[in-house]
Amino acid sequence: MATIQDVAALAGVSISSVSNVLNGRTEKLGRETYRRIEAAIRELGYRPNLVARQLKTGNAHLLGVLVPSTANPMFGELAVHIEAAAKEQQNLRVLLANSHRDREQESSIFEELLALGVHGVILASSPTDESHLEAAVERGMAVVSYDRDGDHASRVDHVSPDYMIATRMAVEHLVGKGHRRLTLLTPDLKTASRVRKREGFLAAAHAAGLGATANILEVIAGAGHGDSNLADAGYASAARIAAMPASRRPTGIVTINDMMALGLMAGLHHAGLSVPRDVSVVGMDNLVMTAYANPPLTTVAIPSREMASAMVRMVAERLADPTLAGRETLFAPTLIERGSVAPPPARTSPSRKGTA
Amino acid sequence: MATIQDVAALAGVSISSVSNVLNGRTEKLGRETYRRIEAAIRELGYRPNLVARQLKTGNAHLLGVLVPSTANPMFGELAVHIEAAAKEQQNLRVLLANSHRDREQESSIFEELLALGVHGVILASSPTDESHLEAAVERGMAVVSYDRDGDHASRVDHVSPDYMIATRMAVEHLVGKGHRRLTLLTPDLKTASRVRKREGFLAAAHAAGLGATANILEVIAGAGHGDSNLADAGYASAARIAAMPASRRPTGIVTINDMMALGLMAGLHHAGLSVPRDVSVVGMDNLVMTAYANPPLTTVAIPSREMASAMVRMVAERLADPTLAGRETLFAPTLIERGSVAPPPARTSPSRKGTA
DNA sequence: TTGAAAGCGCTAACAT
DNA sequence: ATGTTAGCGCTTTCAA
Repeated sequence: MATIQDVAALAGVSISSVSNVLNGRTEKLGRETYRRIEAAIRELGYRPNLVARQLKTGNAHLLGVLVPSTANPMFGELAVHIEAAAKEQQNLRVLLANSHRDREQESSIFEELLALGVHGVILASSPTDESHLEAAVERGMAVVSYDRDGDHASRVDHVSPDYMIATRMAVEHLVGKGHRRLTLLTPDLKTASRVRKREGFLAAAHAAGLGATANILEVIAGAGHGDSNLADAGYASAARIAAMPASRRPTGIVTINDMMALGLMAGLHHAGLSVPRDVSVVGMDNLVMTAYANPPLTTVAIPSREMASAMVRMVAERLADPTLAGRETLFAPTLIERGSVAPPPARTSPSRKGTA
Repeated sequence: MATIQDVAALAGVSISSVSNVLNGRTEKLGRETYRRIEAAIRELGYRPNLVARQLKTGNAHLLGVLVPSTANPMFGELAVHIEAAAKEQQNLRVLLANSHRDREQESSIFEELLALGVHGVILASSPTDESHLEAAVERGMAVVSYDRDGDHASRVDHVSPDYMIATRMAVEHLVGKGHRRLTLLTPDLKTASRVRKREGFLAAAHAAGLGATANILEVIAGAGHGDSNLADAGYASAARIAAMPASRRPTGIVTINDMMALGLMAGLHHAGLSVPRDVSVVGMDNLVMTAYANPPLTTVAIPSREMASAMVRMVAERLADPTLAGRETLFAPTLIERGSVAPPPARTSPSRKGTA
């Protein structure tokens, strides 16, 4: 690889003149000098060594991106959007790491990013506790956190879909179709976003006048590979639901995300229950393949491209001014009506038999 | 951030002694000196600046990973496995870029990796032509290419599922169930892997004595965002298939990947055709969610974890010895039988009506 | 308008 | 066993 020295030698000038053209300080250069340097650069196919530049200036050319796992298509998509925004807005490349929702790993990745001089990071959903972030911020990191809200007054920005609204939309949609017995299906492992989804679900159910007929079904899932366990967990929970007496079984189920909804639908089908005839299902995330599920999944879409773009911008702003107070930005979700929701089955319980 | 100087000062030694402990040259150190340095490092929370180290040694701490798009869960999963292997085997982090199957982008990413001093790259499926790789190799990159085979004698390694076998497995499975009219559904945009899948399909069909009853249906798809267009293309192709007279319609369809299969199944369903009663479908990749499709998709699984591990190892080997000749490694796929394949429908065409 | 030189944090050859 | 020093490729201040 050619160095700035080689260019200077070939052009017959000093390296500082070359540096000047590299950094666009053209006003300080003679026309002829400029031309010669340009020519030399082209001839050698020279590209400045970004590592040397970073050592000197302290500015990394990388944006750190931490997601639970790109094997979860939701984060795979988010990663694509972040990469595009980072490139377009800041000409930054992405250093991607999968945390598998593990605090230890998260912390050690932060350490490493610091050692690499990467100061800007987008962090998607770690467990609820955020204290390890504070430490990173203290050490100079600009972090914006996805999928959580900042209860603590901190110097990290929070960007998230408005999950209170998201679950409310799901509940209202179901209630609008006539459902009264609702449940929210969620993994046992709590994350900030899942907590918010619970709150939204409960609040909306309450507002709709549903009390004991709206509940939460927590299913063990742990933090497995790429959240694929979430589909498993959804599938497994179907047996429990099918085992309930029909008169007490929920007729409408909201899941915390599409992977779970897909698993749930398969499990329900396996258990002999039809979606949406016997049970209606609403997912969340609007994964590409949910449009092709059978039945097509009604779900709540998240504006992930817009959020990615906003997060990249916020990282840049915070990098420019680390004293910025933590900001909170919620993005509005959208209900996507497809085929997994129908009115609840007509009551055919024995108690009503004679009244007809 | 503390520097090696700070550590040396605090420990009251020279920086080279500190450097020696950092690099494990403990034999050159006095016990007491070593202890003091260790203590200083801990006290300061010192971590060596990897950028400075790289500038000095030339060894990057990053592995470049280029995929079409992590929005395609296949590559999202592959990326996870690569990251894990890179960390475990070489203690390398991953610089991830999405090429969107665009040569221009691929080339410019290579340029940038070079400028960042990243010499090891895993490249997943670019278009068939590979000439831009040669240029990168010439400039010192160690690249291993996924999903293609190296027709050219080059200095890049090739790792791929054996697609000839993969499509053959699919064909034989279908033939074994009694199918005679088969088609392979593939996008118009050709990639090395898709070419291989065609060959395998055709060869297996021929070997099974199928001639004109096995054909290839090419559907326009382009190179859209995250291959989500592949599901669309699969969906769209269903209409064409449904429009065929039943006596000429394929009873068994192999798709080049699961996204297409999922789209196809949805489209078939929409067109009033049942899978697997009217049409059987075999996908490829074994995406997590295919197990939860309705019906569950029979597909050909690819050992992506093993391949990821092999690729990381090969990059390291090639980095160590750039003169290595290009190697070719094919991995055996596995057929996963699920619910999307059944015997073909019994013939009920008018011509046979009277023969019963 | 151009060039010389210091220095970013580290490694390693060399000297002591 | 420990320290001194050159230098990786670049940016930038300062002098000419």
